[in-house]
Amino acid sequence: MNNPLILIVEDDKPVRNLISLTLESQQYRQIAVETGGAAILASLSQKPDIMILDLGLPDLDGVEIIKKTRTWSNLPIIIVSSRSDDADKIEALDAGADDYLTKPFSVDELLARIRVALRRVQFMQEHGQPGVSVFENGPLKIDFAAGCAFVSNEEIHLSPIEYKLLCLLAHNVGKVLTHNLILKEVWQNTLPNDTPSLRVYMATLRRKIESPLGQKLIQTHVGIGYRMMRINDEQ
Amino acid sequence: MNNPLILIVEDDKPVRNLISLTLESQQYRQIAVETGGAAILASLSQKPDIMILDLGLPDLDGVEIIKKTRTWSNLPIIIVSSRSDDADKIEALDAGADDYLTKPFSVDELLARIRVALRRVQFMQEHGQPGVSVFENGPLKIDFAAGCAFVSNEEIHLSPIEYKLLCLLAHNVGKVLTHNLILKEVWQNTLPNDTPSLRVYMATLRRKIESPLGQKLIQTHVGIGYRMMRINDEQ
DNA sequence: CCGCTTCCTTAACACAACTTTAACGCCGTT
DNA sequence: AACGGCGTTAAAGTTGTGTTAAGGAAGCGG
Repeated sequence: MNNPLILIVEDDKPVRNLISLTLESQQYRQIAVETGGAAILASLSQKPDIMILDLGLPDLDGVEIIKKTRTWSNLPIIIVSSRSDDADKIEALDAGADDYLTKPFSVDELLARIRVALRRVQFMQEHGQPGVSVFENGPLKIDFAAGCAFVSNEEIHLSPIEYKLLCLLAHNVGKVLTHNLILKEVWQNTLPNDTPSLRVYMATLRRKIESPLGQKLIQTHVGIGYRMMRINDEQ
Repeated sequence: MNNPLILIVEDDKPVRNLISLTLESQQYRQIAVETGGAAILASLSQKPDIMILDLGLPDLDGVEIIKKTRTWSNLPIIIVSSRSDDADKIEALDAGADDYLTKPFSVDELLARIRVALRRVQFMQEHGQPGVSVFENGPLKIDFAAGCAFVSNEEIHLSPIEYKLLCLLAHNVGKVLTHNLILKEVWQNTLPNDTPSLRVYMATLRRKIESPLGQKLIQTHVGIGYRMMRINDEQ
């Protein structure tokens, strides 16, 4: 999971800023809202990985937000509240919250508890539904997570550059990519006009992914660049 | 899940009794042990649903128990400790604990947090993903709980680093792991670009787990990293 | 306290893989 | 017919990897 997205629900500005800055220091992406209504909207539309929720909001009761959210998702919810009564904690936790911190809290502890929640999210993602990040186009298959490619379910061996090139084409199926764009993306350096290399890599790539079939996958646009065509394999 | 089993690890008798009575009142089944060693044994043999762990044990450091347990299972661990320092909390949570309560704690809060953990266990059980503690891939077998590995049912001796490396690869069968990732996971330290060591370990690992067979298990991706391939041994 | 073993690191070197460069034939266009 | 862009092949050059062996650190038992 790259750069988790965290939803902060807190109406008290100083606290919100504190949390916000804390998250920022860890490079987490974030959304901050002040009301329960906005929290529900944001959690629906932005699909955050974690919600940090203050119980004392102006419009909605915090526990209601938890319950409502739980009707459609298992989004980890960390409560941050000024109420330290057992009864409040228990109510929130039983409503579906995952953790409960009492103000004033240590930002380092908050971060640690966020990491606990993230660990769980990540575990679920990895072991939940496998293969979200696979690309398929006709007989070609790329498993980005695993970092390898298949043709007709046979694994094919690709060098680093070949693999990067293939990924770039796959990520832009149907689009023509100019020579310059490809060179910039695959060979990080921008300066040397290394078109010759590109040509030989195209040749080897084509040999590896097209030869087992008669089918042509990569189209060349003279003077412009290349393009991977989308193949509809039903029928 | 009927009647969850909870493992209590606590050497202070009054506290242990308090927890024990609390759990009893909820009809939870329980095991109580006083030492870290006993905790590990019990968690292996009895397969509890939750562990409640005191950090200040006589024989083993609590954090070590967490780390050890985490090498083979995702058993929810709730820490109960008299230490209230941020540093202690963070260390335990980052080591793999799921929650942290500071003594003196409210029994009602403990129960609520147990319910949170149980909710998660139940969810996991319902949605597949059992916490398997033995890995098999072709002729290779790893018993994470016992901490040893077998090839064709012959036990093989591995050094600590070799074992960690093997586990890391096994936990990500089919995926390419970059050099950096491996170095970060196996050699905790991040700084020295210790690729040479990694190479010699790969060599010895391969010699130990591949040589008894003609089969190649670990694939190298030049410039990227390594990958353990899944072997389908039916047929 | 010493010697042993085991483990980890480092260095060296041969070898394999990867990348680039060069050369040449093909095809379309002018 | 000549030119330029492209595909293809082969070879040279560069980088990364496998492997071995030696040196040093840490743990163990006597």
